[in-house]
Amino acid sequence: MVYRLRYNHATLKEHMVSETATARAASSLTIADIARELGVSKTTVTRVISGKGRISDETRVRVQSWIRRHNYTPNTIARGLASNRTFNVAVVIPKDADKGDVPFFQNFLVGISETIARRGYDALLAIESGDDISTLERMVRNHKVDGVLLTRLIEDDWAAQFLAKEKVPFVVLGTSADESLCQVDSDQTEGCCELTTQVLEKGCRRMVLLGGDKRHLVNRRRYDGFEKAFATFENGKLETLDVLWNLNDADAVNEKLPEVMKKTPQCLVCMDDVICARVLLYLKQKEYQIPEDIQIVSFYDSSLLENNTPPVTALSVSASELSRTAGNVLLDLIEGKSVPQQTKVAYQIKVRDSTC
Amino acid sequence: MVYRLRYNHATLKEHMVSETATARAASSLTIADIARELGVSKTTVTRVISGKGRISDETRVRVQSWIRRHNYTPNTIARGLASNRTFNVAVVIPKDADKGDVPFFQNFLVGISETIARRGYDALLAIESGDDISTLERMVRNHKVDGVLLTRLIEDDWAAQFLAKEKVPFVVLGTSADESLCQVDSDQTEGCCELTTQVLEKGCRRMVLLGGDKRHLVNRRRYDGFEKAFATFENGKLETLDVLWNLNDADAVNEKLPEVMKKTPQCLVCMDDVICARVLLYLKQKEYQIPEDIQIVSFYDSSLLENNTPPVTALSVSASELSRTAGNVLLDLIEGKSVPQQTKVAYQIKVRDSTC
DNA sequence: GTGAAAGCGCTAACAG
DNA sequence: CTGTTAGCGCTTTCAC
Repeated sequence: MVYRLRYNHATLKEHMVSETATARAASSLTIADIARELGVSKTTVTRVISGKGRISDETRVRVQSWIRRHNYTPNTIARGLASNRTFNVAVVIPKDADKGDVPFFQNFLVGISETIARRGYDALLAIESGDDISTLERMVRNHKVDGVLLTRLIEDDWAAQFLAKEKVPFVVLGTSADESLCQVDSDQTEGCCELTTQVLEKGCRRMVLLGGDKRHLVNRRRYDGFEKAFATFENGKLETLDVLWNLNDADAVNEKLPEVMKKTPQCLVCMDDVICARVLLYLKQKEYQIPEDIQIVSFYDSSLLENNTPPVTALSVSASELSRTAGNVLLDLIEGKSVPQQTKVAYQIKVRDSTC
Repeated sequence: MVYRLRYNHATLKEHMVSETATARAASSLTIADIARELGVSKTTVTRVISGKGRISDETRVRVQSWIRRHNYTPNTIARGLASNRTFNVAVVIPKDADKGDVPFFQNFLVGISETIARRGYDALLAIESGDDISTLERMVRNHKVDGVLLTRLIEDDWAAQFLAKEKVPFVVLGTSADESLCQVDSDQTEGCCELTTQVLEKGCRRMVLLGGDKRHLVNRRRYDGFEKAFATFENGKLETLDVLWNLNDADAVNEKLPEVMKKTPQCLVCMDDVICARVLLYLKQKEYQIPEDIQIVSFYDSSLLENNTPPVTALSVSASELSRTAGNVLLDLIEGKSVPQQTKVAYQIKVRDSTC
């Protein structure tokens, strides 16, 4: 009784259009209705709606006012079928976000949602874990999206490969080794250089860089920034105390850190929040006082560091700004505008209590 | 050159179908292709895909195997246009979630996304703030969703009214005063009764209930549960020490709590996490020790309480279970199955260190 | 059991 | 500047 909506609509429609001159739900008015009522053709109506093509001011106003009065809204589905678009984008986020990243994703979703809404698009959520990209695959195969935004904080090569193969426009968040991808990120090298320089200027000289997987481009970029700071500061007289790579788990941190601390560094520089969290744990266990005994900064921010006691000075990138930029780049790409291969968004240095 | 995709497809298609016998991208195969290749009609193909109608086993197998080999997937948009469905649901979440609720929404989104994916639907994100429901309105008016899930943790009467008017199926999370809405929630009264009873059984007698806005049905339900526990425990010999309402802001808490504490309660029972967080703050300022000086429990859990020192005993409802249930109820509603007006999901009592 | 045909609501040649 | 026409890919009568 209820589910054959279409027929109900058809029945209702005649009454609606003729009986009520003013606005109402109107969820099933069509351009045919408008055309008939106004004695013009459907094409004309389409033209005023899309704004393309030439029409007389008079006709345009007549149609527009009818539309407004009757509260007509186009049927996206039909529009999509005819023009092969959906006005949807998929937003892929990891299922098992690190604890510190949850607020990031929350802000990210808000930002992306607003940005694309402003341009008439909506976001379909694809939450994927690991190498399972079944939701995304279904969305793409079913023609439900015009493009995809990968929040590559997971290993998403599968997704990227798949999308490339299917020729679906997509942009990735972050710094990926694959130069051919359209990426949005902050300038890691510059940011890290600036943060490091700032620490140097405060008088800190004996610094150790604690790094993750060397194969990740983003880590190499961060390393570059760190070295660049030393290379340019006071004409490159200073040297870094030490650089450690591959601190990929708690064991690695616990094993390596004692040696590091023997060198009496003044500041530990962590490549990301996860490493930093582990380092903080170690320091707490050994009862080091931050920042009195040792200062600490991170090249990647997250709520983990923000809410630590003491809060950790970090290089930060705003989720909202990132999402705004990424959203616009993606839509430009979808709409065939030319977009830069790499878009940089501003970074911020959050000076907190872990440094003097 | 690029944007007239349709023609490219048409050109490509012939090659694809005839030249390659095995699977490939196939993003633009249609039932017409299948029908032509197999020498049957489009209707027949539709029948085997939808499973409706009678077809010979032979034909069915033939079609199915072709589909599998060629990796065909139906075009949801076209399906939608023809059958007036989108296989999308809108998930409305508040823009400015309380800090403690962010992890809840994260889990909620994961759950809802999985649940509906299993049934072939996707989730469109509508992030709304306050009384601005423009994204939702656009989605509905543009026929982009078949139904809506309201995570009513905000004042969403606007949304509910709008959806009712537009006759869009929707379910709300939580306990709403409007009995006509389809709601999913835990049994507040029972849960609160059980938690209260548990505290009584531990030997706590002098309890104060600290409540929020009395006009909210959910608060009245919680009150009922609290009173019910006292009424049934040891034949109702005990009485509650005190019940406070309308602790809607920090000022109210700071003003009322001193009197409350003079009555030397053994346990403070907070109606929700926000009130509880304020109470905790007050107690910390006054240097009360929890649970030594005063025990504390909450009728609503959140990460605020879970991560407090000490963690607070609370009545909890799992975001994943809630979302799973809500998702299925919504899809049942959409698909015309009969659903209960109110669906209850299990609650859990999380005993933590704020009680003995 | 199967097929032909008529749409769903909109877009976009092409012709006036 | 406007209308005619032919689809987009799928569903659904209705007839065989």
